[in-house]
Amino acid sequence: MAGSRPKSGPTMHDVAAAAGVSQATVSLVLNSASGSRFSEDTRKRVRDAVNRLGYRTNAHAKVLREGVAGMIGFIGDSVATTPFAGAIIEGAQQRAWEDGLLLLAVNTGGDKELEAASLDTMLSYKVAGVVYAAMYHRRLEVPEALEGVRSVVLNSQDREGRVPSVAPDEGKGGYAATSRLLEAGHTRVGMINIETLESGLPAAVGRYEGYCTALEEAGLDADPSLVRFGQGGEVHGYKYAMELLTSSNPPTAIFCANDRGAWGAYQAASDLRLSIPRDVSIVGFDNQATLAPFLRPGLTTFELPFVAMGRRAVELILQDAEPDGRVELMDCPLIERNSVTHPKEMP
Amino acid sequence: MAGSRPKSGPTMHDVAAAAGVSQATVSLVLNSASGSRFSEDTRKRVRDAVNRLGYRTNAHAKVLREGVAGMIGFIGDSVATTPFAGAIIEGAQQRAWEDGLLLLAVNTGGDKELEAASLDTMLSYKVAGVVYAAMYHRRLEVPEALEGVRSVVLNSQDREGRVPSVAPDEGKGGYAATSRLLEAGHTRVGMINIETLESGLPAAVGRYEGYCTALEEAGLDADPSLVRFGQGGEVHGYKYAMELLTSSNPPTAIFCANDRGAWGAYQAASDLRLSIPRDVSIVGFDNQATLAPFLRPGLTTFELPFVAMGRRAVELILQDAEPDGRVELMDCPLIERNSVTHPKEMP
DNA sequence: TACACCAAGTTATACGAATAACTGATCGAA
DNA sequence: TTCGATCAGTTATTCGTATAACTTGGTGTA
Repeated sequence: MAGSRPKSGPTMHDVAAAAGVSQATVSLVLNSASGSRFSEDTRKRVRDAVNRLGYRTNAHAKVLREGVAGMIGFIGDSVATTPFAGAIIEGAQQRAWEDGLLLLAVNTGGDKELEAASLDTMLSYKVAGVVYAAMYHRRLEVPEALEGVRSVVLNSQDREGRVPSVAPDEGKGGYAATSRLLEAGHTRVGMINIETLESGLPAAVGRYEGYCTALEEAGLDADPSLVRFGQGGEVHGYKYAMELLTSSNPPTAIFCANDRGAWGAYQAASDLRLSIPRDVSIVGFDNQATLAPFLRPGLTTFELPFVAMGRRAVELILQDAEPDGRVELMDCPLIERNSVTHPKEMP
Repeated sequence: MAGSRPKSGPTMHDVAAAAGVSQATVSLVLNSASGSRFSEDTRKRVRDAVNRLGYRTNAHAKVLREGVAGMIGFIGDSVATTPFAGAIIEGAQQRAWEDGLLLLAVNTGGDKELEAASLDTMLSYKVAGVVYAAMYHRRLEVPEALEGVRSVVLNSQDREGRVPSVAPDEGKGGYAATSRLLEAGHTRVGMINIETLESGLPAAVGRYEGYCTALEEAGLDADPSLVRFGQGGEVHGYKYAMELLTSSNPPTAIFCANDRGAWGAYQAASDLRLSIPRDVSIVGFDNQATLAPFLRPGLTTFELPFVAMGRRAVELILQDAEPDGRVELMDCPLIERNSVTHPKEMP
């Protein structure tokens, strides 16, 4: 149902009149900080009137007096659309609501003009801060208008290092993924990456570095013939896995830097009549909700901590301390399923 | 970077002082409706001062005077989280922004208390209306506070029929899906549904009714042995497809009421060494972004019009006419891929 | 008896922008 | 010359809330 257009509801003055007191009394009673100095009788009359009239405070009047609104701006390039990262907005909203704040959300789809315009509107609403979220982990330039506003870059890093950022710890993730395979007893561990190192993509670079570090710590030489760089997606995952598994000295385990690549590897293994994990162990990355749990066998992978990152970003906005422009990296937890076991030669 | 806390920026008075005019002049020049009556010189001085000071209008003051805010409330049970329907929020936001409005968004996760509280906060911000979105198509009860507010139920229907609703046209979708198979020449068309009819789930009931209507119009008797009701998901899809395809008189085509069920059917076909679409044609429903395009062969399916529905819901809120409590059903477009062809016996 | 002090309120004002109503000055026409 | 119209602005008020500062009547106490 819809009400007639500008029926803006009862105000404090209406409540005051109904309760037979002044508007100030109503205000003081409701924001009961110092409301205790009124008689029980008066307080009751005020509260009754509030209920009877269905009074609801006008947030705009309040903000006008107090300067800051109970809202946080959320700008995402595509974050609500990608199946992937809807969780990021969920985490942000959860945390915001714990402090009674709402999210003023916009998806720009990468449109810089829309971005600037909506940021402008947000600022004119005096948001308490702005979360600037990216669909995937990269280094980006923040809009100029963010300077001088409390803001946090989410799932990416400010190229200039001026705005604090929250992002997944790709290095640690790659390290943990590789370690999981090494601990299972594998010594020939391949990697299928999602991008070249030249791309500078933190996800690709970080996960690869973690892979190398883990091998190194285990006293193994990184064998370049076991590593493939290219594009994400199951088509390339298939192609690279085929190459690796049909080589003269194939790996017994593969770390795929994303789940879709892992899916391609599953198809390759299937075509080669190799069983996962008996013949090849696979570890993925991303824990893609619509994919990883449904593969047979379930894919052991690492989760991008979207909810936690969303929460943390809002937390940085809410905290009193002046933030520095540091990047905060968050752990990617292991999601254990059934795609990893010992190599065949092992007991 | 973050500014010191309550630095609320320059006001119109500051601009007026800087330009050597009165506050009213600034207001009139900026909202240039009747601003033309000022001299070019004055207008230039005002605009220069605005730029120099970085003035941005205070939206709250504006709303306070004008009564309605440039925001639309968006309440979803899980809509931003489900990979499925993030598009719904995208469509709503797109349409809202075309009128310069922002979305005040909350995901309740089904928590009625959070729902009530956030709705309350939204109303205190004088939103122009509220979109109440559900994760899946069902009949639901809207919160009481929505009465007397301009509101629309999205991707579901108000059980009481008082709030206007926007939902996918399941019946038409089921009809079109079945027709697609009939037109290809199939006469034994099976269906794997996502729920029992007793569930009353509009998606299950509607798609089944569409299936029946299409058969009827084609002069075919609905053969109950070709239909399975149960739960969605690939596990049940697999099981039911197995049953259908190994029966004495198997269907040559199956309409799976969702894509995950279709995935299960793919696996069953694969296990039975049946080729899709040569041996069995499959039509899905939902066009699940992370699944349908990646199946081999690509799954021919129907798209839930999330973006269009989101847009339409906001449009209903923005329109001047008093809305009736009608349900508006929107078409599910066919997404043609490669899982349908003629039955074997045909030329 | 005079004074301080408290309880239980009220009055007045500010927040920032929009706008109706007003003021002076200038110009044209009767 | 005088009235009217037009131009180029200004003044004053309003929206709804929060709060500092004030009022008023009653108590306690020295």
